[in-house]
Amino acid sequence: MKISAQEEFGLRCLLQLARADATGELLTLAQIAGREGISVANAGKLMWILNKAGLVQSQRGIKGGYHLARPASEIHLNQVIRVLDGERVDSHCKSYAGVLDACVHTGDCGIRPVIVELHQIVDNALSEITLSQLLDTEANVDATLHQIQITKQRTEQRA
Amino acid sequence: MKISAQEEFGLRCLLQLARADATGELLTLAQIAGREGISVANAGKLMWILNKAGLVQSQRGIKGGYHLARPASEIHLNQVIRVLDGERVDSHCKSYAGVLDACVHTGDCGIRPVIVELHQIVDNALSEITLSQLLDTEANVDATLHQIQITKQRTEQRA
DNA sequence: TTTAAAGTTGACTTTAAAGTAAGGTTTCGC
DNA sequence: GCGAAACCTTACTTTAAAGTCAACTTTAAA
Repeated sequence: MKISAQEEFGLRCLLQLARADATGELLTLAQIAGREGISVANAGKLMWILNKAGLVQSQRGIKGGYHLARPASEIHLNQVIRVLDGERVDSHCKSYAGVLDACVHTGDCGIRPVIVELHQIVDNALSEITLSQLLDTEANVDATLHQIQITKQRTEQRA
Repeated sequence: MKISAQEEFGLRCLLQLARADATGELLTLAQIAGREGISVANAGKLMWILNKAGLVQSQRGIKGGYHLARPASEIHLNQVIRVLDGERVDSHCKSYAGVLDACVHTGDCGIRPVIVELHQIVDNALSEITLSQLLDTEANVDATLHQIQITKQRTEQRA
């Protein structure tokens, strides 16, 4: 139940675009990849997925790049995660029918609704968060870290 | 952000034990594996993990088997998932320090708190659910499916 | 005390995800 | 138009997780 590498870096790239969105500038693959510490090829793959899903828009040719398809405040995390996850698999249980009487449909079983419910809980939690909210959180964390740095420096000065 | 095979089948095995807990009987690896449609070796691996984590207890020797270490109502899903997940990785971002000024600690970066927050949201949601609650949900689903079967039969009888 | 049932452990094989690479296509500036 | 910049697409390689196998250890009953 942990976040996958594709989900994490895809989300990071979207946050890059969300920051750039304020100034209206486009970001190229090289810029995105460089800032995230991943290869241009990998960034291209992620952006292709996000583009196909309609979360970002691309401008081809020289002076091209990527930008968000919608305002950051209208992009919810459950949409992002669902897109980057590929096809959502509700259960790993295959051909379970017949083992228990509770199984009434081929490839289905009584426990599967439980798994589905878990995914819905996660989905609901993620649907409450937007990209712009993440940017706010990030800003607060940065301020906190900066404060820690200052406190640390003062402590060292006293010593 | 999907459930892994190990998490799903580990949870399934725990539910088996939770059902057996009512009658006080022990379940052998062969029984658990057979009911879940997985190999005995795989079931043994899962139960070893759960045993090491203190969620189940084993009785060795002839007439042996497994049972829950605590009542099903006291086992929360976040504990189960955390155990079956192995070491929780908060972020896939390695050696990110230096790429952005926001990185103040080795191997840490400004976006990581966002990932941590996501995991906490999931963890909180899972901590609200116990094994016994899942059994209740399952019973309701079974009843619903049974009702559908009856309705279907009546419809067929009319035709 | 012997024996068989049952759990334990580590090595091996398989499989799916992640990342990489290369060529193709589109667009803008000159 | 011509070329360079930038995105698009498919195929390949690498790597980590999952599952399997086989030998070992422990336990309890006869």
